[in-house]
Amino acid sequence: MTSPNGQHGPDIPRHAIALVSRRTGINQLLLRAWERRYEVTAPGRTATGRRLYSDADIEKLLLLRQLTDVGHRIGDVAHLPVADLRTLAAENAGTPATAPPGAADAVDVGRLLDQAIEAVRSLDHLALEQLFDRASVALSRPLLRRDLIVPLMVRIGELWRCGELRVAQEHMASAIVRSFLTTLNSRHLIPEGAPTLIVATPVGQWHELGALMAVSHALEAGWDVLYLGPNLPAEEIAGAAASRRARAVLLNLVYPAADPAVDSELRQLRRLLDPDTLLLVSGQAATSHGPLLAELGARMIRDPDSFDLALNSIQ
Amino acid sequence: MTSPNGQHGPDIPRHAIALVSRRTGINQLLLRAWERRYEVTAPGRTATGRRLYSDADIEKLLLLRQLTDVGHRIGDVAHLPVADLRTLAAENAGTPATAPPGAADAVDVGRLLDQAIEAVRSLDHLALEQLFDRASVALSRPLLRRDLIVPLMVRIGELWRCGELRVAQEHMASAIVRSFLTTLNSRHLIPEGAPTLIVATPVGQWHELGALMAVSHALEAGWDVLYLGPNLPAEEIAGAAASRRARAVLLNLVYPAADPAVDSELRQLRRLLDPDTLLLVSGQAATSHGPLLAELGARMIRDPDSFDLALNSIQ
DNA sequence: CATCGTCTAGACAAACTCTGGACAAATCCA
DNA sequence: TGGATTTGTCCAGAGTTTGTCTAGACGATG
Repeated sequence: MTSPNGQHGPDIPRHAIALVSRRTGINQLLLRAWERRYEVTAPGRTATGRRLYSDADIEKLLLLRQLTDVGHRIGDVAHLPVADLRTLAAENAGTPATAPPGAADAVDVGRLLDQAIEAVRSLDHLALEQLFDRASVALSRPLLRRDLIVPLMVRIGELWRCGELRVAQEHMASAIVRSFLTTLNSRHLIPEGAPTLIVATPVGQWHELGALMAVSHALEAGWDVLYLGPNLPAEEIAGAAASRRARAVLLNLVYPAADPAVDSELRQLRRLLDPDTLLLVSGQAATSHGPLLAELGARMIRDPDSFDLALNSIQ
Repeated sequence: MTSPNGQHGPDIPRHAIALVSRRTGINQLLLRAWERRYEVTAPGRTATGRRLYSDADIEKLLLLRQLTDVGHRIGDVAHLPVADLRTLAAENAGTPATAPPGAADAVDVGRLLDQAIEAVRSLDHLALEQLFDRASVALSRPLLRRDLIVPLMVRIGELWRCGELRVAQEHMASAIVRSFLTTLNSRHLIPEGAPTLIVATPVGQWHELGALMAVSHALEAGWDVLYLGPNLPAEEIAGAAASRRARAVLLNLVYPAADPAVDSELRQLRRLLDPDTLLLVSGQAATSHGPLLAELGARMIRDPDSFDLALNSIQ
């Protein structure tokens, strides 16, 4: 894959700062600040002085971001060699540190996706797990969800519907994705005094991947998230919200249902919740309840951005 | 893994106090107080005087926390060398099986359990997570399951039945236990050429904690485990077993059901499976299917030991 | 040409951490 | 029971760290 003359290799400076910022989730200002203060990167420059980052730079930045997310201070880890960053990050993730596969290859998300599908097809759970491990060092958390996990599950759903995948394969993929998300979520530093969000899935809805991704997102946004799992009656959710004085409740709806039961659960939930507690509804099926949500004053979450917006509006 | 120049290794001071506090569940104030009063740690310092703890420090603190949780007074154990702390913690862990040697020790794990119940009661997910983190330092994996997780879930079940706990609390506990087990399972290295075990739960059975504990156990016994999650039809399980050439299939049954559907699923599974593939059935409800299991030549798994026996018999 | 993205250097405020003393509840001991 | 001890928590004031912001300039883009 990598040509011998070094046309692509991980050390060739070629990425503009905007791209690096997007991919790592690190503010441009902060990228420059880290460079100025700790010399975490030494990007090349264009003839006119603009930064050009290499793939290796991106990997290092992602590692640093992961480490600061779990509580390491940037000043403590900034000067460590990349190998140390990897082991440190691996300790946290709980996965044994794997040999770096070369960031250059991992960046091709489309190809990752194909490989993932292939692993699912052959029920190769090890391959799928390793693939996620690799991806998590090449993509920021939000991108991991948006560009790998969501498309993967959508694709698996399609293949299943057209008979190309069996239920067992879909189940395996779900189990592994769930495990991966859970592991990512498990070591999150929750800031003092963070507001509480409750996440659940209503009665009859068992799919929890969407809810788990919402948990990730909210954790990254600095919330204290109480995850109650799938299939929970409205009164239980409301009770938990009251007891924990939650600022918001997020309900993830998966099934394309115009299931009337969901309507009544939503109504009941809104009625039982403290009026000051915001009700958020996400998931593929959220749109089909649009009018009801408007009536109840519940907020529909269509995508990560609208989620951020909603979270910020009450924080 | 560890470079000879000591770039990592357990004694390098590198963790900030916030991180240590979070990992050990010990308040920052208390960390400093213990250091001041008993010199339990002697963290390195940054150039500006901030504490930097080593991995060894963290382990010691976790042990101390574990011991104080169980009733030891900090002043009594603070000055002990780490080796002694370890044996002390291990003693505590082992006692419930054997006759209580001293009345003092009889409390131990029971007290952890009480704290866990309390955390569940108040929907305090952070406390519960930290409790598991701490427990996992002092207890071996098998003991963790036998003495903490299983009793905890049993107890929660009882409290729920008699109306002292709500569904939301049970859900939270399940979610956290699941997350914890998942994280433990993800750190496993699978030996070359390990035989494959498939673990699942039959149609209609959604509880997966038992299955996940079986996964842990089998991983520790050196198996390559393909976990398919809950609620899977017999033909799917059989298909997966064939495609992966599994040596054995484990089905976990939770519901006390004399559900006839389970019987037929079991029959069908046995019929579809390769005759050389061993069928194992575990879970509380396994016993109620005793005769059928005998008829099918399926092996009933009542406890960890019989599981080991079964695994060894085919490995 | 206007707009946008990026550059440098300095400035700030919020959050974090430090020390050392103090306090109240729980526990122990006579 | 009452006093002493232990132990977790708290405070105030000072210094540090870190993410964000500003201002003015220049190149890229259409």
